[in-house]
Amino acid sequence: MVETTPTRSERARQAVLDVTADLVAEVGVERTTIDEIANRSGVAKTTIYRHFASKEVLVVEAVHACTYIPVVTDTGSLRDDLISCFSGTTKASYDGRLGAMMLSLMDAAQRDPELGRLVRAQTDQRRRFAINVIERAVVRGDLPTDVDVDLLVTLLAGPLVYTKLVRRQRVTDELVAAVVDTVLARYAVPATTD
Amino acid sequence: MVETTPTRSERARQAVLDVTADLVAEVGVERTTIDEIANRSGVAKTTIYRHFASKEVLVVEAVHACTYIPVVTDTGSLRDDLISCFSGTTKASYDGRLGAMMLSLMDAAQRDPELGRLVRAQTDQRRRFAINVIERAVVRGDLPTDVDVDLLVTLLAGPLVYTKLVRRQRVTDELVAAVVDTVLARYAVPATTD
DNA sequence: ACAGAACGCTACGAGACCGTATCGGCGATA
DNA sequence: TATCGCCGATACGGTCTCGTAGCGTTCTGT
Repeated sequence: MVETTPTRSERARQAVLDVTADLVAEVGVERTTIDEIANRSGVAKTTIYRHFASKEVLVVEAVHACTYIPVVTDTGSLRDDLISCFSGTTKASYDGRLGAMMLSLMDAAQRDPELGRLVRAQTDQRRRFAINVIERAVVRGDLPTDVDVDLLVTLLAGPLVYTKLVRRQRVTDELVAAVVDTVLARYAVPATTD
Repeated sequence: MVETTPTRSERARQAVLDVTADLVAEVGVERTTIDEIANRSGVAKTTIYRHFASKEVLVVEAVHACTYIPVVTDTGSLRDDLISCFSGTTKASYDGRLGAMMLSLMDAAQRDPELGRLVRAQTDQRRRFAINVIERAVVRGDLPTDVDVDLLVTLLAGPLVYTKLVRRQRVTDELVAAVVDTVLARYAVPATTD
């Protein structure tokens, strides 16, 4: 990576984005105000508006910068790869800032088309990692070729997201393993009949 | 039920609660304003404050009145009872007003203790219906006695809630059946070994 | 060192919202 | 029909927030 020394402008911009993400995580999208961002970041409100056209644009960009990209393993074991994928994504996505802002973000996304696209893109991206793991297993013959991949991902991700967002409980490694094992039990490959 | 003729006061109160629920469903908790409630309901803002101490109290009471109580079946078939339970709860809870307000409600519940209790109570209540169905199956011997009921409910409800709230897709009867069948396949009773 | 760009500070207008005060009118009850 | 309680309409003070203007200061590149 060629890291150029950040200019004054870039430093201010970055500080604003960072504080904005903090605030969204703390108080939600709606209660995040430009004045508070200015106070916390030390960047003058005037300067914030020199960088971002409106509060909405700023929030979208700040959230966009929080995107988490999981490390994907390829051990040859569907179970291990799934556990790795979901436990990594769940932990990184829901324990930190991103986790704290998820509910507020999804709510705001119902009314702000730009945020809607962003949330959908992040959801799709996370699903894609699981889909890749599953498709590799199909190629290996560890899963039947006619498996409903979309449904499978929903069966795996659903209980974890539900536990975190609705029940507000920690997503433990034990839960991830239990979910993966339960779902895989149904999709166990039928002793290669051809 | 002894239905007394509603007084003028009771009619106003009910109109306010109803419009409040509508507004929360439409624009969320944060953007719901007393002025708009007054406009839509035809009840003067002054009168609203004569009935409810603050906006928060009003919202809590309005949401409380939206609680849905599912009709529980007892067919003797675990699969059928689960499908009935979840498809009923999901449809009634997430298709109408209650569904539209869920995200905003859960977000607001993060900061308002009263709303937090309310959301938790509703979640627990819905889970309880599923738990009852499962425990009846255990008594019948359709499920092993050491089954983790809590995990089981999460495995069933999770994918449905996730589909609705995160993916913003309709929860079809096919999905409910697929989820129930997949999860039950794992918990199939081991051919009565004693 | 010196221009020009970028920033910080203060102040401001406009609008939204909360919650209250005041007063006139309608409605149930004797 | 007289009375008392509840409601509706209007107006208001206070607060918060957005987004902008003006102006002096600081940084950056040459």
